[in-house]
Amino acid sequence: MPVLKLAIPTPLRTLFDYLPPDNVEAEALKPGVRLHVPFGKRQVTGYLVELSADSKLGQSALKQATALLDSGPLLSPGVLALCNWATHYYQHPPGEVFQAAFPKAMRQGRAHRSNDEAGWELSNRGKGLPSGALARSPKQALALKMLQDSKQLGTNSLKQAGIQSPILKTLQDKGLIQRCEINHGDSAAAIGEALNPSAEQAKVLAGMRANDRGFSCHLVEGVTGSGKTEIYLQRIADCLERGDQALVLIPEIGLTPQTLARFNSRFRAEIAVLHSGLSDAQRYRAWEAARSGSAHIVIGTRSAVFTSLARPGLIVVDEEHDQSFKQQDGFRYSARDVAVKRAQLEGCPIILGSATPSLESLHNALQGRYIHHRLRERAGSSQLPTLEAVDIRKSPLQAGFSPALLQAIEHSLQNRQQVLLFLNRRGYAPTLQCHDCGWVAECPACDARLTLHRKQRRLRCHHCGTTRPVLQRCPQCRSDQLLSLGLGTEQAEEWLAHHLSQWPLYRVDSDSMQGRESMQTLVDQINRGDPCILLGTQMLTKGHHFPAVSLVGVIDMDAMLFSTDFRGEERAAQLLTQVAGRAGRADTPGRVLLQTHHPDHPTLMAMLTQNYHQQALSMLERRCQSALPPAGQLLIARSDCTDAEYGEQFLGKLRAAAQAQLPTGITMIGPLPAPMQRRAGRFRSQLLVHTAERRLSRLAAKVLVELAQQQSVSRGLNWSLDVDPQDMF
DNA sequence: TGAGGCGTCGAG
DNA sequence: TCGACGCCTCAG
Repeated sequence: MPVLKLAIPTPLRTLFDYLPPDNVEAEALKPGVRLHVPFGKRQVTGYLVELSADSKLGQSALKQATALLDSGPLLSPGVLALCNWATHYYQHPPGEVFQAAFPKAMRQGRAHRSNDEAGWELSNRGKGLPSGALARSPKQALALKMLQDSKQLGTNSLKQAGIQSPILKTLQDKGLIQRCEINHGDSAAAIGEALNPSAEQAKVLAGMRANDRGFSCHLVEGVTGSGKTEIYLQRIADCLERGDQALVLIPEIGLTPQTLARFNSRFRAEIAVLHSGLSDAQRYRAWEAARSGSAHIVIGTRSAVFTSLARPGLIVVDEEHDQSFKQQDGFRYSARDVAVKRAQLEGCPIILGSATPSLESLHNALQGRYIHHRLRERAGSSQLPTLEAVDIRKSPLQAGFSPALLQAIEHSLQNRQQVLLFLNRRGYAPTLQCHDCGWVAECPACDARLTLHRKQRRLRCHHCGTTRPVLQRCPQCRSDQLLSLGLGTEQAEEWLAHHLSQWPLYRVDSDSMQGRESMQTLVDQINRGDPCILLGTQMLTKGHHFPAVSLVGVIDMDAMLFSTDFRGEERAAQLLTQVAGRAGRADTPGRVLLQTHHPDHPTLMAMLTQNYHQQALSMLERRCQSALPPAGQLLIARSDCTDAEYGEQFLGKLRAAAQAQLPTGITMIGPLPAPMQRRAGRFRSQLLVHTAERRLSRLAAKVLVELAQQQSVSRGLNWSLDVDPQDMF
């Protein structure tokens, strides 16, 4: 009897062996099917990963699976291979990796249903009926008319027209209509007219089409407004013409409506959307549409990279530099990297697109692993904006605004142009301090200050979510002289609303954009082009087009210049280029003003004098000199514990054990407290592992996980391994 | 991770 | 003596 090796939803890093259930044919047991199995005292859903002739436990020690849930694999071969790869690459428990490939209903072991809808069509007798028949039964006549017009109709669409099931039953009894299954899937996608590509775009497209067979990875580095999307659209059209499906990954939910709108205006095709804002039922339908092949295009955020496709033909990762593609907890995968691996496994092309590519992707392109395409010019007549530093030393500031910036703002508004102001700090003020004794409002659970939110009359921790009412008096000295220090979007908004009250003002941050649709409504309103002020956090910088913006003000450039992370400079350059890219997209040339106390800062100088590509090359050179990613590899073993010392001890022992076992060429640093050591009441430490080669990094990951598992650990401690970490915190 | 077993402790 | 609670172990 074959042994089934299953991934079981548990944090254990192993597959579990089971005997097949009774009365199941051997051919039905294919990798990718789900089974119900007893696990401890529970019944759980397991995923068949592989079959084996025997088990090292011996068959007598194995339990028998209770039931086979699916008649065929629900995972495509590509996704099955991808999950296996990710399990090893990220050293993550297979059960949790495989869960990422299924929607909730499937994880819960519910029966698999196709999206085919129950519906009705005319019977032969019904087809022969003369028009105008059944005049005395208007509802029945309407139903017949509708079915004559569209051949097949779902129960739902009939219901929407006011036709309830008794009417259909009557028609069925008369032998005029019959039940049928509506299959949405087999229709081919219709492709609309492509825009006339620019010379640059045409060259890129030709380069891609020359590599059309099998896997190839294309990095499209195109300045903002250069028409990367048109490249995606034309490549997707090529893919749909072959009858294949395209998977498009975007960094965040907020970009779905605009992406969907552009795709819908180009293609008459079924587009499945997958992101965390959907209900479980909506997600299931989208997943099933992708899996069954009925969806031609699948658009989704990070997690969509694990969606099975019946006919994968192209993967697109838009804004590939965006940090949101890296999952920051649990299964810490990078959807961009997983997507590249997936394309390789599926044997299809992948396009990574960005105006500000990550140094990782740029490095791969320069090394010849990716095909590098560049778009240096903006489509149409629009020009890239000019950048200027505004030295605010000794300059009188009003709510953070210098006279120079204010003057520029008013000038733009008076010329009926829009202004975008960037301030990457939510709330009213980041600090509340007592003027008399110096006391500062701190989060009780984190090493962080509480941010004052004045409208909500609360102090909030942006790291753990703790909130408390605003104090009237200092808890230490009872003084009522409490000062709010520093500047957040709420305060800037208040000041602008008061001093530039004649112009509409929109604040865009996660506090003001609570509803799902509010962002899209706002974007539509802004794109009518009337003069207004847009004030917001980085939410404002992600992918949105604001053609009428001619002035961008970065209120606190210094916050971007000083960062502890080695990627700080890269992030700053990306963010600034993206913010600047919002300006001057149409016929008005853009201007970007950067307020700073450090006009001579080398990073700032580089930003003023070089474009992103030049900056990226010199940053890359420095990374190579210090063997930091992408030139070297990083791993972080993290501990998170109620007891700071216990956590560090754990990592210390892990380090000692690993050092004894690992070859040379692997450097370990730490254990050290994480940059914000205490967060949500838990103390975090980390052990940094640096290697020069991929091979060594994978070996180190494997050894560290094995050793960590061997250590006996008390319940209060959680540990995790972060492969290719994005952040040090 | 979730469930069960076991030891300890306080209340009655 | 019972139940609550914390800690440890195990899962195929």
